[in-house]
Amino acid sequence: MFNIDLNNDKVVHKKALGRGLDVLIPEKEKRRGFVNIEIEKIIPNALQPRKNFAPDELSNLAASIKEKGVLQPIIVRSKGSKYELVVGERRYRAVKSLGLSVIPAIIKELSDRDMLEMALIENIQREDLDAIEKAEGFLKLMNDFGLTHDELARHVGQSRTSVTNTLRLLKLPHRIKKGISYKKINMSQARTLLGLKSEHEQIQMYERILENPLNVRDLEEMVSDIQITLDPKSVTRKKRKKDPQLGLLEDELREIWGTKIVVRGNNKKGRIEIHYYSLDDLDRILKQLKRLSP
Amino acid sequence: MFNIDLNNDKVVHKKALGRGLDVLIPEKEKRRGFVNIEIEKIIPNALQPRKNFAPDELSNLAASIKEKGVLQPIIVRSKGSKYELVVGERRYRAVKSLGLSVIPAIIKELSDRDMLEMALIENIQREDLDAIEKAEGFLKLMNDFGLTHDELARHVGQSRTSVTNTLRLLKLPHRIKKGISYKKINMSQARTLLGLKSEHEQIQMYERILENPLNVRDLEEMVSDIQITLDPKSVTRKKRKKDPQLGLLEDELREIWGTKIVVRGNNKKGRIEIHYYSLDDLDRILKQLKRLSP
DNA sequence: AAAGCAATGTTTCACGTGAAACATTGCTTT
DNA sequence: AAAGCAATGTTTCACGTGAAACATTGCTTT
Repeated sequence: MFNIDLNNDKVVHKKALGRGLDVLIPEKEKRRGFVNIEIEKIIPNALQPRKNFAPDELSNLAASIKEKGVLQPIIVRSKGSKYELVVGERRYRAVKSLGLSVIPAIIKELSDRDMLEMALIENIQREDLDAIEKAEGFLKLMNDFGLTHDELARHVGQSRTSVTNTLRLLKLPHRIKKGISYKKINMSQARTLLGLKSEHEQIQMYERILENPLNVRDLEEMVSDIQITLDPKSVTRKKRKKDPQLGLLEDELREIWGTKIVVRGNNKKGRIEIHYYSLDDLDRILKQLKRLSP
Repeated sequence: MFNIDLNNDKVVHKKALGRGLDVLIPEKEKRRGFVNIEIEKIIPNALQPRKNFAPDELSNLAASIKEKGVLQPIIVRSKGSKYELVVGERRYRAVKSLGLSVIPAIIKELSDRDMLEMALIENIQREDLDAIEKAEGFLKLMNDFGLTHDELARHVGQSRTSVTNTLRLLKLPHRIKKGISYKKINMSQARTLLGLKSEHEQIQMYERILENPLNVRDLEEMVSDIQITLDPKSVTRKKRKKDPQLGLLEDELREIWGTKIVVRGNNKKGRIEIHYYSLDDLDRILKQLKRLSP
């Protein structure tokens, strides 16, 4: 694993998607620990495919460098008496075009393997992959480099759970995976379908969604209801974090009012939700609420 | 205005961001109304900056074309006895590299002005612009080409309101606009700050957010509360769509319960929300709900 | 054999985005 | 002068995403 510590910060990550790996260098590194290297000693990266940039982008960058200098060192690895460019092709090219003779650089010792891994990650982060393609990329990365979900997550700048959840999509029946690629359903809907135990049920519900669309929240509720019906004792799944007393109180209230009641929020503020499932329901509940004198 | 009808479909739009304008051609156009043009008659686009693509992307495309043919015609405009390439540089290059002699194309009569506009729009859709840069792009587009918000919206594949709201951000004090660019606040928070009438108040609230962050929903509520305090009659803003009867009922219930009560949902399902603002509040309300025998 | 724990699996929900709902402005037509 | 309407302005909220919360599995250590 290469030891360019991938920054988890969300903002930086977002940029990373658009701009390549050069933003993945921690703030501190940018300030110190770099040396000035002669431009001629730098050779292009043999493993990574040569990238092409829009000309105006390069000239903007060159203008900025002329004015303020190179704000962020590039990354190189040593190769004999020379250095191989690892990250920062844009800056390198811009500096070269300005005819400068040196460029600030950080020297990292990276193996070919590390470089390959970086290239793959960069590829996955190309914006236009759908969730399935992304999952396949993740899988390859795990297999080729023996990464755990957690390591992978850090490398691609996402949470561990998101990575795991993305990978889970691959367990869906082919039909549904194609549905994701063709934008018939979104990945959250698809993930929710995994909650149904048989492929048959999954596909059945999938068809149903195609017929009349269901937003993610409603689908989640629907799937959860099906599971509870099939296996009533599964309700035991602990009520989220929440004060257990509150859970009991909710149950009690449900009995009294004959409808789902949830308390949402924290100690400082929040809301009590009384759910209704028909106009009559709503009427009944509202009337009852009015009857109350405080 | 160029008459390539920009497709409003969300899916297509998303792709558009990553892949350029070629996906903006309506489905129908892809099926008919095109001719086969000799490759040699096509000249590159003089106005648009020459784009560069990753080599492997091009060879993938070439492989696909070899197998299935060119699935989507490119777009050209006539220029003397030749044709100038407008949209589809990737396909054009891939076909050329395969040594084919013709390519399916749609011939559009586009003015230099139209082409310029397209280039600008394409530029704005580069993913990594922040909301302020995007707004500035929109403004330029409006000024240079005399577009209304509505026309602009259709050209860039967003809703009219979103375009208007993006442009509104430019009315914020400089301080806050920089805050957007530096990711100190997000654009929804910033937009909400516009609800405060003076720049002074806006900046004050902005500082406050920097100190202790506030999510968009809470900020909206806070700003709305401030406005109502300053100008109590402003509450008159009509209650959203909702059955006016229901509005009255909500007010009545608020009186009785001494806290905000909203009904959310439609005739078929939804929920009644009873809001609380302290633990005591919550206790009081829950006790009261329990006292109720149905 | 049970405690500990790292890895992975699964469900629920806070969040910002983008658009719908609602509102105002200021011409143009009658 | 008022009705009509296109353009623009403003607030509210449904939605999917991504991650937190919760759960299980299956080794390793004692």
